[in-house]
Amino acid sequence: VVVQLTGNKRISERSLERLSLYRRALLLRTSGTGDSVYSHQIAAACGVSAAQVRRDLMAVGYSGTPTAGYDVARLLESLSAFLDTQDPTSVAIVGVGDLGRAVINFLAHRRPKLHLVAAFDADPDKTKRVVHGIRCHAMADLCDVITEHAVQVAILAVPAAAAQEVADQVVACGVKGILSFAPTFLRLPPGVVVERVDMTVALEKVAFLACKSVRAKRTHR
Amino acid sequence: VVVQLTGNKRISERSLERLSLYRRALLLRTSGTGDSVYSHQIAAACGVSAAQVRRDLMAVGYSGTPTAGYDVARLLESLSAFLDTQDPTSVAIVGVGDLGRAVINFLAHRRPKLHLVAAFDADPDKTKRVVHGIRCHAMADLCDVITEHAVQVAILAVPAAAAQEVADQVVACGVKGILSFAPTFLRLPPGVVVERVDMTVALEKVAFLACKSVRAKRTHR
DNA sequence: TAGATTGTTAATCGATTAACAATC
DNA sequence: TAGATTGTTAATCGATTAACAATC
Repeated sequence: VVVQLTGNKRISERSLERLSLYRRALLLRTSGTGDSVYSHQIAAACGVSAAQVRRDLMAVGYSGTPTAGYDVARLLESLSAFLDTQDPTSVAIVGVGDLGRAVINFLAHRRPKLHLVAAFDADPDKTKRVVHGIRCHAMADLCDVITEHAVQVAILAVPAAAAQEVADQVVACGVKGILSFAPTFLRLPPGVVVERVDMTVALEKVAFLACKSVRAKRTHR
Repeated sequence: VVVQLTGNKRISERSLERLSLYRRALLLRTSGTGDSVYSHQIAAACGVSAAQVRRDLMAVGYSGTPTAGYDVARLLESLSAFLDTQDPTSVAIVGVGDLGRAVINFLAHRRPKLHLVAAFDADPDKTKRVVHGIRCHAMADLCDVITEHAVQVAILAVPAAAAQEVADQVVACGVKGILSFAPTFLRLPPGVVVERVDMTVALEKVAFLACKSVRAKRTHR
């Protein structure tokens, strides 16, 4: 749950996600030059407490000033310096079905340091085509393309039945991180980071909270 | 972070998500009759500790037996009795783009107590059509259809720019829970449960952990 | 100066882990 | 019985909150 960084610094995975959220919220702001923002403004936008925002922001190394708050532009710089890797990270996606296309549309040409460089699909009809500017390759070319572009992170948008096999393949090609949308549990060697996005779990959670909310209350917030 | 249930019982949102995961893992098992499972088996599948599985399962009210472990069938029953609502919950989805179709395909005819009953889209070309067995309606019919089917949970698969407006609409029609894929922050009245699925944040997290893993280590697990 | 926000510390709170007696 | 797993309690640990001095 806790990630150890260099220099004996630590950060929780939760804080990490919140920092991404803060950046997203700041980017959504239509800010002019010299614009500044207060912790409670970020807090309101992201649904957390102001104290937590301040505490999280302390980790990134940019200090605000009392009364004036945080300079938006400089805070964004610091957030990016913290969150982004030094060199651009290459990302590939496997599976160009409905979900795959949605993800490609979502990510194509988005973050400067996160490059979606290639897509793969087993269906011959989909290969050799370009989806939202991303070229779709055949599975046979997986390792070549991944190696060529030095892909470090792979997104799995394949059926559950194929997920484990694809995961094994991309890891064998040198991928260090996997974002999986497949409703399965992947078994991977240590050192490979796996993050699951499980919409069924998310939906069940909403349904539970919404339907039991008549007799249930959140104690916090 | 903590949900108060009836009878002075409490459960954390984290535990709730894990219970969904456990059920998912059990359903994926190809189990015979009278099959049983140990806490450490569930733990290994879901990537948590065995002690935590036991602690979580205690909340659902079904006890295992030493040596024999948990009876899969009865555990699944208890999990469903806990997680599912008494009456089937009706779910609607707004937005039938790539993402919307992927979600529909994911959820159609899946959980017995979670019924995806309708889809909506602003594009006239998409309305009046049937996607994976789900009828797509025009936005003008939103309230009528939601009221007719007593929809309690809405899934938002619309562009960020439209998310807030759509959210306001479905809430006005009586929806109590929202699962949003839109990269925006929704402002909704208290009492409405909102869950965001943010693939950008998830991807940034994976990229961060994967790329810094050379000099970073997770302290737990 | 007064007011508001900041970084920081102390206090609280909850969640996870570890240990263990009970049970099949 | 011996072995293994269970439910439960105690101990640890981390995260969140509350409070406050410092600062513009």
